[in-house]
Amino acid sequence: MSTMPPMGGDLSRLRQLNALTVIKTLRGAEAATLSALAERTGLSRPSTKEVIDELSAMGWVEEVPPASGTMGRPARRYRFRADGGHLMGLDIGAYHIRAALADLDGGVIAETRRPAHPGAPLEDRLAAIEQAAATCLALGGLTIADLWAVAVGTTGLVGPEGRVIMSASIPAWRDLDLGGLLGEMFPCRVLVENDSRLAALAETRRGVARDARDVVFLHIGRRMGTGLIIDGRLHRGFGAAAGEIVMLPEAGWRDGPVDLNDAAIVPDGLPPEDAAGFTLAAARDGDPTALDAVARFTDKLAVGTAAAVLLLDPEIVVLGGGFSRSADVLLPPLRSRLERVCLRMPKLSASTLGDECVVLGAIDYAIEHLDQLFFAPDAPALRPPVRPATSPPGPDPT
Amino acid sequence: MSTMPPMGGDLSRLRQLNALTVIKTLRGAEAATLSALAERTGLSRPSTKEVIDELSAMGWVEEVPPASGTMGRPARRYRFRADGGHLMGLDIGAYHIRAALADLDGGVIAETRRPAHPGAPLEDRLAAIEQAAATCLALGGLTIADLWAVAVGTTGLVGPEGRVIMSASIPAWRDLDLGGLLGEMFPCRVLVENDSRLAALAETRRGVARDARDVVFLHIGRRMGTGLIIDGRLHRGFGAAAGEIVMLPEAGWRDGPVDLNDAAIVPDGLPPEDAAGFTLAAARDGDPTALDAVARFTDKLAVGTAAAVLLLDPEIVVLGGGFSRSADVLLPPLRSRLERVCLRMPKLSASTLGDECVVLGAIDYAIEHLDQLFFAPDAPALRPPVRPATSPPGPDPT
DNA sequence: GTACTAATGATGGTCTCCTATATAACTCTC
DNA sequence: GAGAGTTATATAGGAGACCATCATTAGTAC
Repeated sequence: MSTMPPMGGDLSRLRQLNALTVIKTLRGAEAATLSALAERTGLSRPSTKEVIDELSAMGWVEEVPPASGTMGRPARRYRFRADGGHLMGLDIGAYHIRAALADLDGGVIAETRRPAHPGAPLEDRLAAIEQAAATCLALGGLTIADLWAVAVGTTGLVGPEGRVIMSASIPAWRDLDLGGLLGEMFPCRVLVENDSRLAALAETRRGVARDARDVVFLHIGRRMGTGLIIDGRLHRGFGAAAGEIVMLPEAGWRDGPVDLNDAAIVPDGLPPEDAAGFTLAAARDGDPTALDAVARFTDKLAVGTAAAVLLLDPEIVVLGGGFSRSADVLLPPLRSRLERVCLRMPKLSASTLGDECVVLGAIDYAIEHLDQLFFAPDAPALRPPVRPATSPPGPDPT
Repeated sequence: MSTMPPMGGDLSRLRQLNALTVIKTLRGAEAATLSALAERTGLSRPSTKEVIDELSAMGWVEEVPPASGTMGRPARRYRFRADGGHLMGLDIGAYHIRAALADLDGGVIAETRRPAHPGAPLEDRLAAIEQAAATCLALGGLTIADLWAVAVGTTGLVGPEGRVIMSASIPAWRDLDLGGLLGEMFPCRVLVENDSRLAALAETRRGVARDARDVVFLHIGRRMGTGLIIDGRLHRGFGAAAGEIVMLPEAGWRDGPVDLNDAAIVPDGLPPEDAAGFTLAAARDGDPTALDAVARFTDKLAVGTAAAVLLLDPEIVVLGGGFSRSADVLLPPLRSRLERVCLRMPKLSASTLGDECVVLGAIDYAIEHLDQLFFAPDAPALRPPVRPATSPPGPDPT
């Protein structure tokens, strides 16, 4: 038998577990009293207190002024110090680079975007990434040393080690050790992942698929892709190649939205990247040619989606990516086709996060990574680069 | 936020966790000394001893004679008492009913099978199940009261509550509360699951896919189905309808192996259930008509399989079910078609468990269920219907 | 029969959690 | 504005579970 995860252990391990439970409980809640924490964690009051004191000393938790106007003695309230550390999410697409700076709760502090060109040489793209990150940090009043982790979402097939195997839309992205390159740029952990997968994660953590355990995310735009959340976790597959239903010939996703791009209604002079949008807009206005093109497109879309739904039986299918702006045009025909085939029809919704979904997903991914670090039995128990609280939360002697 | 699983807790919880670690370590190993256990679990010797004493008193562990011929004082050796409890696995197919009795390690003690008829009325089928179970128990020298759990695999769509929604091959299986009916038959926990899924589980626990975390199992025979193991766990989906790629029109699995059944080479008088086998045998002998039929069949098989592989990127695809006997004929064409489409080609192997895979999977499923019970934080901590060891393993005062 | 080896068994100490009780702070009512 | 009522805090005592250490024991090797 292979080595198993020793889940029990020392007394200190028990304390670590309880501390993590407290942190998890505190997170998301705005602020909580000791009694509330004790009840929600199942610990006794004195124990909760001790844990909180320890966490305060380490800078993970801080006290906030008690709520006034309540009966009885006012309860001390504690809050997770989301500003104890910072994360950066990056979205590196063919035509754009986005950066977002966030706290440990995933709250966005600053955001930047700058255009990019698919064919630009590698150095230019890397320089643009560095600039976007620098701008974002400056906006947030932080330096690169404040970052605990950076997560990157990019188009293409990303290997297990942060290596970009290939990307259809960025020629320079071919057998490239992107993780390594960015690792030289940032003095912290760098995670690289496929953009569709990260978008799926964002949608499950804070979008329409919140709290769903099984989600199929359709990343539909100039490029097509999918991201799968299975049992609440991002599914990567054995070789990190999961979600590539694009390659199934029978689904006909491979050439992207050709039906929309090549519709007869598209004017000759229009730049190719705007063609699909034009067709979708015309379909919304009821143009029959455009509607026909949309029907052909959704037919193909439905084949791959049906395969995913039949295999995984997700709770919800989310339509995201650039075309999700046209969800009103795409969803009805997609729904009717799926209903014809699916054994159990899942919910079907458009993304609510829009263009930001990949950066947000990157941030959520980074948070997940940090969480996992803390939970490791042999972890340096809650002691990442955390500096003591700026204002010591101990009893103020005034 | 919904209620989260409190992972820490009491001191007793820590003990529970450590006891479970010890049990997990002990399981699978033939017998282990205290020192070995202490090292493998990470606990200290005295603690390990205390845990072992507790487990012995509860009947989970027993002492075996020390190994002779070693240096130093002989170490006491302990063993997981697999015979402390018993499980039953059932495989209810259209044409057969199988029952297997197993110990807590999943080792099969006795096995029965009896024929069935697809169109038989419900009562007959239930009576046959009861008889199969009784025979099996008698063979093992046990009574129905010795069973801790019964797991059932059957064809058709099985709902989350053990309800059979419908089954294409057993007419009586329609909107039937099978879990409830069998719950009256057996005085213990009864689990109902789709047979393909259980076969997939068996294959990952003890078959060719042992230790793989992501597995696609193809259940190929008179009926077609799939079972998915994702991240080491059986994937059921939100509505327990996962794996039903059969329904995808583009894959053409819906009508089963029509290409093999209707091949021109099949003699007229042959009973329909033997037709496919005849074609496969002819193909093995090189008959061109049969080979052509096999090619058409594997073409279809490859479409659905490719969809699953592209979406999930499994480590291995296992070909199981009745036709896995003809894997030598089916695998080569299937492999070549998959290689053409898949981004990363998974391993592709035939099942090694044969006809027993569903009962074995049912047993493994029952074991998994029991394990899960023990791990629950609020569990009655390791106290299922376990009777004290027949021979008290304490120090014998002679 | 003596030396060596490796496991056993017992003792004391530390850590973490729990229950219970006394104390403190604030609101509401008269 | 004083007392009653309410809710939290703080502290003390006790039990459970783990660990390190050391003397003891039961074998093998020479």
